[in-house]
Amino acid sequence: MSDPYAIDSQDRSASIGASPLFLREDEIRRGAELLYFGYTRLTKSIDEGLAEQGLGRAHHRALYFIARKPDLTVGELLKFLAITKQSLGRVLSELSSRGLIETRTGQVDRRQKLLRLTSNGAALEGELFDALRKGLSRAYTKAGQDSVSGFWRVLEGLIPEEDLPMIAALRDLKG
Amino acid sequence: MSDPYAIDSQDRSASIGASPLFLREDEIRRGAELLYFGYTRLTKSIDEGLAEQGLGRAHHRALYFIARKPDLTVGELLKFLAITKQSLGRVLSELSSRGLIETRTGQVDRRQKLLRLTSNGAALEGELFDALRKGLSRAYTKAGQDSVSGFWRVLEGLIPEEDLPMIAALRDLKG
DNA sequence: GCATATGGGTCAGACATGTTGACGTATATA
DNA sequence: TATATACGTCAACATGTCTGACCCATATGC
Repeated sequence: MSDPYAIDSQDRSASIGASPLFLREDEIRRGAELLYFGYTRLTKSIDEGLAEQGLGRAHHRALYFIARKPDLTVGELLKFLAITKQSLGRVLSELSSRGLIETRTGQVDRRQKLLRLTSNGAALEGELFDALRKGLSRAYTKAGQDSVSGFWRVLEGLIPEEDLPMIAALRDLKG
Repeated sequence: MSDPYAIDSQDRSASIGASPLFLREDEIRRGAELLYFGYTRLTKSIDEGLAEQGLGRAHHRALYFIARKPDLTVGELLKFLAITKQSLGRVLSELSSRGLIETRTGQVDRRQKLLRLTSNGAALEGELFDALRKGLSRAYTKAGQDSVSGFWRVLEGLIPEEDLPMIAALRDLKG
């Protein structure tokens, strides 16, 4: 019934024809707020699963990308996370000492370290991924496939052009 | 040209008919990644503006909601931010000592403190808001109005039902 | 009017995550 | 051989969050 966020097409049309680079403040604030609340609510369930293990969000991000792209190098992971290697170092050594990840020396470039999840690491990542699946599946299902496409398209537009190839690389050679 | 994230309708159709509560892993990971990168990239420009003032993201969130709903009480703000009052207390006292916000005693309930931006505070919030406007306007314009509606709809679905009224309250009585 | 609940503030101590800066070591590459 | 790169590490620090324990002022129910 009265969905507080139902899209009011009359409202929308007010901005059509206006300068597309200076949209109505309401549309901007609505997007900013939904993004903030949507993101925080989605990560909340993951945080709870992590807290059980005494791990934090930083650990999850590392686990996620290593799961996503096995044999990722430390340098590649640094680009995804956009943090300093000192920060990442702490996270990786914690994950390693807990037996969640393992490293091998690169074949082509022996300076590189290739990161992989252990079976325990994969199990934990899988559990945490279930929280993402639950949240996003619910949202996708409620919104419908057309909305999902729009969701992706807008989010892509938020990412600077120069970063898109990096993200696209996650989808190629996937394991 | 070859947009790495172009929506492949063939790919999409693969999930139609499958259990909607157990969507293909790829769709979930794509959403999670775009949400992560989109959110971090959007906030990056704001963080830079804040760093110039020696403020952090926590300060911006407070400024944002006070701008959005003048005469917000401390308790309401706590609900939006979902942090402890000790954490919020530090943020608010910093903003207050810099002359960015001011408080008044509630009329109906004298225990409450009503929060407002000063003119300096409003100026700063406006500057920071410009970064949001730039990022979101660009994304909205590139994606088109239909995509924006889908973007909103999916994000709404990520938010638990019980939190939606709180968010809707931001849009009523706005100022 | 009194007991209790609520809105708000505060002190102390802790933890997670990030930062800069400076080095060190092993391996690639021109 | 000289230089650049990939990775690691020590130290010091900033920020934002938390828990726990209190306190005061004001509303509210009986």
